[in-house]
Amino acid sequence: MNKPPTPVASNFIRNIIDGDLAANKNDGRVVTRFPPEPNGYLHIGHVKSICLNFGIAKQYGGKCNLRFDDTNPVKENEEFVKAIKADVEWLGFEWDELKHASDYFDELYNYAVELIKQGKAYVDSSTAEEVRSMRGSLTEPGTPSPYSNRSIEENLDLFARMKAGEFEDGEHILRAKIDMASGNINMRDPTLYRIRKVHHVRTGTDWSIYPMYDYTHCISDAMENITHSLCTLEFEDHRPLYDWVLDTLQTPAHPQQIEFARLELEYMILSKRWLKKLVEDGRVSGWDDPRMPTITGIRRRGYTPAALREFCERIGVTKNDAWIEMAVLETIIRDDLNEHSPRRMAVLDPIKVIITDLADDYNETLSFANHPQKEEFGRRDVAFTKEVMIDRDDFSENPPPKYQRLIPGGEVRLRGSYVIKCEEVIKNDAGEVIELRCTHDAATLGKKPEGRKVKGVIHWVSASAGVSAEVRVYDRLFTVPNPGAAESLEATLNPDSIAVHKQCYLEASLADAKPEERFQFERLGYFVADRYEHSKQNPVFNRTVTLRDTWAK
RNA sequence: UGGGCCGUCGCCAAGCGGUUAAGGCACCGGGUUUUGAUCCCGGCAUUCGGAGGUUCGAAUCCUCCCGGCCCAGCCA
Repeated sequence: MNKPPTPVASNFIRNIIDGDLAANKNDGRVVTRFPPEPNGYLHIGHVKSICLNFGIAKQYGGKCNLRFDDTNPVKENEEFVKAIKADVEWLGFEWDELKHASDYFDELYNYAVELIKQGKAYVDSSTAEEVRSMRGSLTEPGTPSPYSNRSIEENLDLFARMKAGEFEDGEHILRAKIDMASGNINMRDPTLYRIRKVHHVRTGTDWSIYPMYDYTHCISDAMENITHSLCTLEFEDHRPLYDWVLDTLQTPAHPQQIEFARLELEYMILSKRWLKKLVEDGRVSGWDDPRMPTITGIRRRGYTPAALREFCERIGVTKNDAWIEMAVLETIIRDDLNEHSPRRMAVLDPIKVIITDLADDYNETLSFANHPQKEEFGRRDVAFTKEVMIDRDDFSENPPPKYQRLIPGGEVRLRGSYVIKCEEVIKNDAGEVIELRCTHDAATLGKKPEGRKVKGVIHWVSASAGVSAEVRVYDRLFTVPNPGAAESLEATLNPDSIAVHKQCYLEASLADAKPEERFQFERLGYFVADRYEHSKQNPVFNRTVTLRDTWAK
C-alpha cells in the first residue's frame, strides 16, 4: 500500500554540482541561499525556489541561508519579513544563517569607492529620462553619457556627498563604466546606486543612497561564500554583470549563478501585480484566501508541506518554460491526504430521510473504521437514528444512465449501516424534494442483501446526533489555463470558485477538530478545519480537493 | 531587426556517441472493494522541432532552417 518514495531525479543543477564536487571546486562545499525581497507574500512559485535551494543544501550536506534582499526601502516592510519566515518554516526548512542585503551596506559602499578608484564607475548627473534615451534600444547601441569621463577625484567627491545626503532623489546615480555599445543592455553602464531619502526598516536613516539588485546580489553571495547562486531564467542576461562585478573587485569568493525556469501552473496566476489586484478588488478575502496561490492561502486550503515538497520534486528543474497541469498538484495532495487522513461522514446539501420502520427513539451505535486500509487509525462510534440526512445529489427522480444512488422505489446502502429502500418522495409546493420515506432491511448490517445486488453506497449523518457546520467548497479561481494571457483577468474569473454551505450536518466528533486538522469526508473529498474561523461552537471546514472522480457525469 | 536562452509522448521529465528512448501525471481497458475513493494488473514515443552532414553507430557532435521565451527600472 505504501508507495516507494519517488527517487531523487537528476537535473541539470545537480549535474553541475556533481561535476564541481568531482573536481573539488569550492573545497567540496555546497552553499545556497533563498533571497526574497520582503515586499509581498510568497507564493507557490517561491516554493519551487525554496525547495530547490534548501533541498540542494540538504542533499549535499551543505548550507542554505535565508537572505532578505532589502535594497529598496520604499517597497519593503517588516510584516513581509515575518510572513516569509513563517512560510519557510511551515514548509519544513531551517536556514543556516539569516541575512539581509542591508548587512552589507558598508562593504557595498567601500567596494563602490574601489570601483571609482579603478575608473570603473562614475557619477552620472543626467535625468532618468536622459539616461534612458542614451541607453539605446534592443537593436541600437547606446551612447556614452557626457558624465562618463569625470575624474576619479570628482566622482569620489560626488559619491561621498551623495552618501552624506547633500543631494535630492534623482539628482545623481552611480553607474558602472562598462560598454554602452554592448548587445546586452545590462552591460550599458548599469546603475549601481540611486539616491533614496527614505527610512529603511533596518538601517533607519543611516543611508540616503541604496545599492541596486545587480550590484548587491553578487557581492552578498560572495560575502556569504555562496557556491551556487540559483535564480530564475530572466536573470540570464544579468549573469555577465554578476561576473563583471566579482571579477573587477577583490571579493572573498566568486559564486556561480545558475538559472532555472520559474514555475507556471495552469488555472493559476502567480504575478504579484495580479494577485494584489485580486485582493484589492475584493475578488478574494485576502492574501490568505484558500483559493490564493500564496503559501499562506495554500496552507489554509489544507495542503500539507510534504505535498508541496513532493510536488517540487516531481516537476523537476530545467530551463524549459513549463506549464504544469493542476492534476499533478491535486494527485499529490490526494495521495498524501489519503494516506494520512481519518475518514468521517458529512452532508453538505441535506435532504431528510425518515426510516419509517424504525421506532421514533431508535438509536443504534455503529462502529466505523477511521481508515479503510489502516487499522492503526482506530475506530469511532456513529449514531444511527430514525431520521438521517443524505446529500441532495445522492437521490434522483430522473437518474442519468448508470446512476447507482437512491431512486424512487430503489435501494441503496447507507455506508456502514443498512440497505434502505425509497418508498415515498415528499415535495413542497415548489416541487422540491424535502423528504424521503424509506424502509430498511434489518438483515443487511455488515451483510450483503439476500437475493439481489445493491451496488450504491451513500454517506449520511444522523439528523439528531449530527452537528451543524459551515463548509466552504473551493474550486479553481480561473476558467482558463493561462489567465495571465487573457485580455481581461476579470472575464476569466471562475464565478463558482467558492460555494459556502451553511447548513451542513457533520458527525458530532468533527466539532472537536483542531484548526488545520484534516479529514476525508467520505465520497466528497478532503477537508480541513479552518485555521482561523473554526471552533467547537461554530465548525468551519474548507475543501482542499475532491476525491478522484472517474464517473463521467 | 541587437543580445541571451529553450525545443524528447496530451502535460512534466530522465537521457550527455552504442539502452528495446526511464519515470510521473493524464488517458484507455481489466480485477478487488460497504467511499463511483484507495489498491492491483495491462495498454500508451520504431522516435527525440525540421532538413542536411560527421560516424560502423546520433535524441546525444556539426551546419542551416522553423517555433517559443526573456531583456531597453534611478524594481527585484
